[in-house]
Amino acid sequence: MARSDSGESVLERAVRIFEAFTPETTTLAVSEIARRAGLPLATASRLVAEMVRHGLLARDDDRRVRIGLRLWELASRASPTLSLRETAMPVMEQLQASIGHHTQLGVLDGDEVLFVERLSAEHAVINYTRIAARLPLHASSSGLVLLAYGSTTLQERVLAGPLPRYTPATVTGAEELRELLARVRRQGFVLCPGHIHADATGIAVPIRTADRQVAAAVSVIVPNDERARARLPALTAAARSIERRLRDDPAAPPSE
Amino acid sequence: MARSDSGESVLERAVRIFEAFTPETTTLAVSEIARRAGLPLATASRLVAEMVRHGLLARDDDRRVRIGLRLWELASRASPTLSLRETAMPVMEQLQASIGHHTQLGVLDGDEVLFVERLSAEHAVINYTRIAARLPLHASSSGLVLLAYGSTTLQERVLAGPLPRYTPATVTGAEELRELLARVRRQGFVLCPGHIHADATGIAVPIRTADRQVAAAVSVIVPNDERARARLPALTAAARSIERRLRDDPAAPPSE
DNA sequence: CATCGCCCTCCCGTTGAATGGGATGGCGGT
DNA sequence: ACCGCCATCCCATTCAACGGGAGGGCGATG
Repeated sequence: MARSDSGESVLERAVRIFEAFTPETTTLAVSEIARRAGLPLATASRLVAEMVRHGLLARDDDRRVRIGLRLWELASRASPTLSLRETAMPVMEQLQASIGHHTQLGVLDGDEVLFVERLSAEHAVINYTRIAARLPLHASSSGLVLLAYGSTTLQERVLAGPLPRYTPATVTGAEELRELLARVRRQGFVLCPGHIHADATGIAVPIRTADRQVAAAVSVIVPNDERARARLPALTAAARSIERRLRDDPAAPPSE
Repeated sequence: MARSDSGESVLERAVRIFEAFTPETTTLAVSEIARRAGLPLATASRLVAEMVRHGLLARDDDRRVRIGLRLWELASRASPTLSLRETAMPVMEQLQASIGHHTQLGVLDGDEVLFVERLSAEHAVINYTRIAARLPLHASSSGLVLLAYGSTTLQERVLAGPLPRYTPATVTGAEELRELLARVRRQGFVLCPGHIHADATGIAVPIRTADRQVAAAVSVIVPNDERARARLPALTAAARSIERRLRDDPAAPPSE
């Protein structure tokens, strides 16, 4: 009567349980969790109980389950990337206020950009979700910056892999992408007119740590018709300002 | 040759691995992790490898390990408390700017206050760490507010348990605490002169969701000599402003 | 007030995923 | 070439985890 299907670690299942939660459904019943994570009810119940014991999940007054703050606490306390986020925040807000469009702070995670901060304009071209969104490296301005300054193994992996098309303007050719990356390194910034959303242009610049490693990218999204390049000085100034704060702060230097 | 000491789930060990990381040591070698988490090297190595596969940990170019952004992503994407944090942030910053002292946003987690936002004054009475710090409920202003409006089972648990003393002013008597909580409910705020740091006074007010549940507490820390009560109007105004934003936002209503 | 439907937890015999001591293979310093 | 340290791999052993089903609670419906 034991494990019928095999090869599933507790950890794997725990992660699947976390993934069952979404911004729309922040609390779930155990049976819901079991359904979404594809687990037998008994297993889900036991695993949830244990996760609650460790603070990874929390229970409501009724028996519904939500994600525990412990998870966030563990992540925030000890991630250099997130202390970078804290350091950059005030500058990001200033930038957003002066530019009046979507302003984002993206870092490399896996083979994608993860946006750790995302300030939205009230009436903007595109409606973005708040934070913790991901985009592919080859089709977003931040992604291209992070890729251009990333390790060669990363570049080769991305160039070799499939390069999905989102709009007619998306760069999907390996050779074309290679040249674009070279240009990014030469210029120190990137302009992406309509690469991922047909009617929006992304502009991104790198943020470097004291040892010249690129740790993150700042980007803004403007409508295609605006003179995108005119935004560049403000963007570069913001990047410099964040870099200055990074050097002053006793924050660790994150590379990846 | 198997399990010599028993009764340790993978989850438990995974959490201990996370806890091995601190703000000071954001990256660790596997052997370090093994030492800190009290695990055999082989076990640590295998577990770390699996956690990396799931994005819970990340590896540097050298082989050192850091906490994966996936953890933060999972937590941020689906926690109502953290979207409350996002909503409250601008107001918190305004409050900090106008008051010029430590300004904090605390929520109930377990039987403690967890500060999800903490804006520090440059030259302040006490030097706080950035975020994700915890304080006991009975000895902090935010804690007292959260406790006063918390469930009776929570209150009984805290009143029954030990009430550690931090300063001569700390409330350590169960009866005394019970009366203080009643006063907090009557007044709608709390003043804590020197309860946890001898030379600082905390002031806290509750933040309520649309259904009148207390979801969080806003607090400021001022030196004892200042007229602490004079800060109250600004604090209340900030709380009201956050409540207004909560009602407007399509954010879930967190209670615990 | 029974009955039904749904949800959750506990029970318990079974078993394979996890374990950990030690061998193996790197890497850097001397 | 040798040593010290680190990390991964190997593999026989075994206990933590498994999951079907029983049992109990809760609310809605007839």
